Amino acid sequence: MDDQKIKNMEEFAAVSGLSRPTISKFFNDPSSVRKTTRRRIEEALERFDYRPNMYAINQNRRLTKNIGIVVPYLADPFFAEIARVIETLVLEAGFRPVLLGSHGDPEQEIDNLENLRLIKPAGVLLAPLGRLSDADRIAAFCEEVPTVLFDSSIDGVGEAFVGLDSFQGIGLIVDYLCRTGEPPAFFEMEKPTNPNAYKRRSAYLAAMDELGHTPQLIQAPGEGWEFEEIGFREGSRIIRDGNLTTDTILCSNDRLAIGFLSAAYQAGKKVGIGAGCALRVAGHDDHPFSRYTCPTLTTVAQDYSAIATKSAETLFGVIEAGTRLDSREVTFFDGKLIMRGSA
Amino acid sequence: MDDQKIKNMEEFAAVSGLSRPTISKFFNDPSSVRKTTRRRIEEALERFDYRPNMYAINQNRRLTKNIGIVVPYLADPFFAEIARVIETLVLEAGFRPVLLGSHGDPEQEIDNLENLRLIKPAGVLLAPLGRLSDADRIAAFCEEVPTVLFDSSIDGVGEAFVGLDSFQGIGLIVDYLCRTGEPPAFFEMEKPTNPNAYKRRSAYLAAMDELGHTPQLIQAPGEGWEFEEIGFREGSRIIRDGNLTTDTILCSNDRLAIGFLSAAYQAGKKVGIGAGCALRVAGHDDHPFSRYTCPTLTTVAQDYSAIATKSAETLFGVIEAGTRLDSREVTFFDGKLIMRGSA
DNA sequence: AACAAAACTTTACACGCGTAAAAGAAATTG
DNA sequence: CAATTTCTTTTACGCGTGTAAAGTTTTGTT
Repeated sequence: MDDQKIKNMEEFAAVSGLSRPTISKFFNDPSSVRKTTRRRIEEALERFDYRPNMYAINQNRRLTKNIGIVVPYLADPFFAEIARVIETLVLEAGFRPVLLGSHGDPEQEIDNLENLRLIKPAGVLLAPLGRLSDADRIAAFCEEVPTVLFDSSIDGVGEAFVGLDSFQGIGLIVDYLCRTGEPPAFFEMEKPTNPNAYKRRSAYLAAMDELGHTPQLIQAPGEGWEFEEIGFREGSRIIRDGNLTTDTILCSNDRLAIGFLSAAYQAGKKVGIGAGCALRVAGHDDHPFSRYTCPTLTTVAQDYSAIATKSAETLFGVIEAGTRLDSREVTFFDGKLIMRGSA
Repeated sequence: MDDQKIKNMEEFAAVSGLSRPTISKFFNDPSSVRKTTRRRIEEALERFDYRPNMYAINQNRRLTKNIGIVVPYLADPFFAEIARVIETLVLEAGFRPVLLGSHGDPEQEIDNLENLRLIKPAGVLLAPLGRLSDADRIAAFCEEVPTVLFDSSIDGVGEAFVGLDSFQGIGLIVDYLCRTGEPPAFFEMEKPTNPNAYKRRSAYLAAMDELGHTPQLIQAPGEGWEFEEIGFREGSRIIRDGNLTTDTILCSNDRLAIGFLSAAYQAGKKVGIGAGCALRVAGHDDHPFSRYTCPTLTTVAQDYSAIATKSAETLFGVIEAGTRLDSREVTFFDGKLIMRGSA
């Protein structure tokens, strides 16, 4: 590697013995130049350390190769994991992923979108905060930038939505719990941030109804994203008060369940299916940690990879077509029952 | 808000009745224009939706207002959390945070730095992968871009390093464990990815030596970032084989401990300090989940906020000074003993 | 009111690359 | 080998902003 510093494409064209427009063509699509030319450029690239100035490139393009990925909360391993998978797919497709977390804050979510607008992304993959989201402004953003929503939907917003079929997933686990023991009560947040939570509640009610059982809702007060804390606090209270009519708790998501399990443990209530167990607890999502809880958590698995792949490919399709979709495309994936120790 | 689309600064200057250079000055520093002028611009900003083109802005600047934040693994809540804190600080200081995770992959880490170089960041906050990192290339990057390392150090690389004092922290917990029960064995990975792990091992050996106890190392085979899995697998093996000479296990980090706790639970060994407990387990880091494990995990807390603040402010200092530090600045923070149920 | 200082306007050039048009060179074809 | 096609070069302009220099207006001070 020569030490000579290459300042710009002009200089790089000079040292590789070609003209600047040819170099430009090469960087936009290496296969668009003659094979021999391509080799000459690649050889020069090995000798000299040059990469086109990203700002100059994108100044002229109407849109860039950037793809925004926005999730509600990066410190939640569930979103961190799905973001990781999406990021990989975006890279493989030759785009530049730009990952942003909203920290559970609707203003931050809008800021993220505003900041994305500044870098003129080719498209955006957005998991909205949910109930708290500023739906109008998100909708306005989606008018400007092709956007695919995932995990949590906003009616009519975005080119497409990819998520989980709550009715199927909750149905599955309610059915399982009823077959193997007492019908479950449903443990959730009083004011869930996530619209999926509402769907899950409805799904629970419907499933119980269908099986001829009386539903029981346990609604924990509390705001924010400290789900484990809320699950723990309310779980402790429930166990202490002891006015449950069932020994089986289905939690709206795994993080609540993790908090609940902790509460049960501290209260000395054994959770599980064997003899001597006082409670059964199940969750929903197959959170990365749910296989290490005590006991391990029975839950409904979201297929991270399927959701990520479908979202990303839908977006790539829209970007390549260069036109918006005729109608909003909605995809629901089935959840999978993961039987572990807790129920 | 008028609907008229503002294309560029020229047009915005026109509608606000000022010249373009004045507008440019305003966007670079609102306080650099007369108060009345500033108000005029701000009023215009409320009427028209204009924001300068980021690519055009940065094309001329030798460096931008971007600050890169690179962590080894975003799906690890520990790093997600510290990244979140740093991100907030960077924003408050008027910079644009660019968050990148290396997915535990040294190539990805280098890619991240390469990509950062393209956006000419004012500085970078980097938590290296550790043992696997391509130290030479990271060093080369740090020559070009002011970089502050945190969490895990690379000798002589970067303007500064901010981390935890392993000897103090491990000393603290070893001391506590020895005072309150049997001296601990040290549970770690055979080939840790993180150099902190080596320091922690040395610190353990030193602390045990000082207290006149015989150290015992338990080294789990396994690679990668699935620490819980490794902790679980090796923990199960240890418990099954039963050739421990102590009932107390100090884990090199909380994630290993989480796996170990799960193994103990499944083996029917009660962990804790009370009567009827077969094992004591302690960790290190105060991982966000360690307060919800069963039992809750006794550990050494890293002061996330202190590490984040010190790293960020050191970097801001270097950026503002415009010159590199005379000598590499190294800061270690003390860990804090967090006594919970497990030991 | 006079004056200096501060702020603004005008003008002009720079940044690094995309891209179009026309002309020239090289590769491919029959 | 000539004709044709494909690729490359030359030339030139545009993108939206930073920024410097020189001239003009406004502001604040005495």
